[in-house]
Amino acid sequence: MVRVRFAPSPTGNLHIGGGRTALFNWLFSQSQKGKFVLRVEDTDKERSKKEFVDEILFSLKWLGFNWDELYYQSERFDKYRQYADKLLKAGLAYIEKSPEGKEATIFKVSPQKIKVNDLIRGQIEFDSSLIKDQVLIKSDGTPTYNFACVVDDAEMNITHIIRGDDHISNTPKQVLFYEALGFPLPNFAHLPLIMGMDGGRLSKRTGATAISDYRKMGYLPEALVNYLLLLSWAPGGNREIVNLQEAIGLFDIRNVNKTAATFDLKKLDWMNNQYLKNADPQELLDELAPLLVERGYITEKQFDRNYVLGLIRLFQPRLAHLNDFVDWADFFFIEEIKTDPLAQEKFLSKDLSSEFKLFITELESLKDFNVENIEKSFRDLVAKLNTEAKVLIHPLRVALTGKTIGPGLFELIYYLGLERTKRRLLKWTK
RNA sequence: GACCCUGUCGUCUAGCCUGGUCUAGGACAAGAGCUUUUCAAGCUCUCGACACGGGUUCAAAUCCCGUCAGGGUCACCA
Repeated sequence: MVRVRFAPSPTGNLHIGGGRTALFNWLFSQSQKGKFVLRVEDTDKERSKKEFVDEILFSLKWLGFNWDELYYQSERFDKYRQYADKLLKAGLAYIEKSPEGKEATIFKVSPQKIKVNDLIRGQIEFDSSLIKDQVLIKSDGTPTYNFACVVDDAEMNITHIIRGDDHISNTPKQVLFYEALGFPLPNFAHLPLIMGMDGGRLSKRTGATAISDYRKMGYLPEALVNYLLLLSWAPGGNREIVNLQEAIGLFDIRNVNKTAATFDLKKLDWMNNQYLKNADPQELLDELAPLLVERGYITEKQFDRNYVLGLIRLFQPRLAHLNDFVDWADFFFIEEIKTDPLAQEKFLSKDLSSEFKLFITELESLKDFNVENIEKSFRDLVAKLNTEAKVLIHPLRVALTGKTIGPGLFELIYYLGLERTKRRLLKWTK
């Protein structure tokens, strides 16, 4: 039975790299019908925070990775001390006293060649004579990372350790612990790192690093996961859009790339739009409703669900971020729209009173106020005035929305309704 | 510095294991066009890469060696 684990340290939020490690672990466990274990590595009492634990668990769920078991290292300190004592008795470790009289347990590293067969990288060789003796239990009684990690991975029967590249150099130290403790060696797979656009490590300087930041910026979890999946793995057949369920069937750890990948926000935006435009408007509304309430555009208890659903459909193909909707569709929710000064200068500096009034008359005469009829009345008017559609369309759009960009004019007039359309046009007539 | 990992368009990648079908394919970005009711979306096109040098071979992106470049790790942090 395959058992993998994701072992975050709650000294910060779940970041992009951690999310990707969790993704590959989760995917591998699902593809092998195994178990996905979550282990919170909170041995550092100073830096570990409950709020980070909550944030990490929340982000993991948001991404769609559910775990089968959950452990906290802070509850297992006795175990680590027991195993350290065992090594002490076996003569494989020794005690070192600090000047203050505190005792630490140190592992004696024996010189040897260590070979690790990495599932992604193949064989990697290390020379342990280059590694100094390793602290097992610190003088404050807490275990070090490498030791706690090995004890837990062995005790939890972890079969595959899938983690970031930055842990390669920890591997020989851990292998030494496995051997000393008499534990069978697990399989190792080291994932390439994700870099920022500057080529260096992904940092706050080069962009947002926390998964939760991407949620706040309006990315769909499905899009983010799909994008992360494409960093160092390809589903084959020149495909790019792959949902998690499909990926389970397609995934093979051996096909994961060895090269570090650069995080490209532009492609993430494209991916997000792909998911946004194909999303179920109902689901988008559930996400959007709180944001609209926050802005005071709707009230939580009563709003016309079908109406907002219609608006969402109008904007869906052009959304790069979920919350773009809140900014772009503002004119549907507020009475006093603000008009972009440049747009006003360009399209409304000329007096169009008679044209606007004629259009209002046309709209008022419609028996059925629908998109098709609105367009027809407009086309008729343009023909009557012997002018081009675009010379009237742009001014109308700016007068009605305050913007030069947006959905098709006739659709937005339909959703604005006759009364609001009249009010906004009359503002620009003398 | 030592050790380890990695080098295909600006970016993500396919191809590499099992040399020939590769005048290296796709996607994002960029540029142009179509559409036209703007912005998106969509469609069409353009630009653009095998890090370098040596081998091996009839034949190398693919196998071998070296160089260079980038990254990671060298804590009683995880």
